Amino acid sequence: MHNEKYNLITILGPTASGKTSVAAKVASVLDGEVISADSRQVYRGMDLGTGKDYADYIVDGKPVSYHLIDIVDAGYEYNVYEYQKDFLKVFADISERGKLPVMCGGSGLYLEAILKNYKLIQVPINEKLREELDDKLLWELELILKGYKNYLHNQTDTESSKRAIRAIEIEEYYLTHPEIDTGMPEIRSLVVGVKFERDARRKKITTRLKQRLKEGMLDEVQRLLDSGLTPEQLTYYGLEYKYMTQHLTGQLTYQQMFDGLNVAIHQFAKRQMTWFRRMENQGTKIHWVDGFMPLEEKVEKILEWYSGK
RNA sequence: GGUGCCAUAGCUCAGUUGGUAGAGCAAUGGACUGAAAAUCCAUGUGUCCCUGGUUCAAAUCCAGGUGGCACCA
Repeated sequence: MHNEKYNLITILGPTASGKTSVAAKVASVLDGEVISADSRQVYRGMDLGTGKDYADYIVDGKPVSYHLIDIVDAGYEYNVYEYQKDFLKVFADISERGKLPVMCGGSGLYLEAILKNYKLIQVPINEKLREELDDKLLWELELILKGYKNYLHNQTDTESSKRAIRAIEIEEYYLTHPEIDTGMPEIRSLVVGVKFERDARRKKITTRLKQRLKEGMLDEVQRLLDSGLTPEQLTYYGLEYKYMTQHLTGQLTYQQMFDGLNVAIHQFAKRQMTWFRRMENQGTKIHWVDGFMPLEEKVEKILEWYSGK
């Protein structure tokens, strides 16, 4: 099932669009393996809250291999740089074994780090520099950051001194290490998006939220708290973990948690769609499939695109 | 049944001595290279409950109606 044109299939979509079962089915048909592109499903023990569903990887009774799920402990702070590194390792491994990698997820930044070849290198902590910058005000740090012109840096780096200092650290490192070779292989991906029109998307999100609460999503968060994670650590993960922690620590009533979380997930899905539209505006061709289409038909269409018909 | 209070944006409510309205939230659009489920920017939304009256002019004052809440019977 080799293909000259593509060495990767990407299945993206907002939360609750059912992209995982599409990816798993495609992988199963094309003798492939799924690489998750989800910034939260990397954490062990965070299952219901991240929408992890292992059953999605059983296709017609047979398991499909998946990667980059459950790779770090809850409490750890994973990031794009690590994701890109981990992805490339898995990508090379799958390709070498003659299988087709299928990337699947909704974290726009992670998807783009792969599809658009972000140049990310390991930058060590520079204690001396940190000391020098320690007593500077945010606007002074911003000024210093603007002085670096050679490389792109994160445009949201000026939100806090901590982040600004890290950004300067990265820029400084780039200056002294001009030859960047991230060892990125050429990625040629067919990009498929799963989407529902807006009202259907919102309805699906609300229904799924109720369902997961019934399945014990709050217990999962309580378990994480009991295992020693602090409320701050859990709040860091956002959405489900943030709102449910606030409920369990008595800051929100159940109803406030439910309503607030429901709205927050809707807003998140909207931001995901904004990111995908942005990718399209910047030249990434996304082949959209309607979420209501039966799975078989979705996969049929994807196979047509993949084989270039 | 009587009396009092209330009725303004999708929701909760502001609205001065009369000059045809504005906050928060929601919603919508956008940005995004080591926290990205994060973070940030921008933008509207109206039979001011109805009918009549006073007035150059009514969300605002008056009368009646309708609906809601409270108290008294």
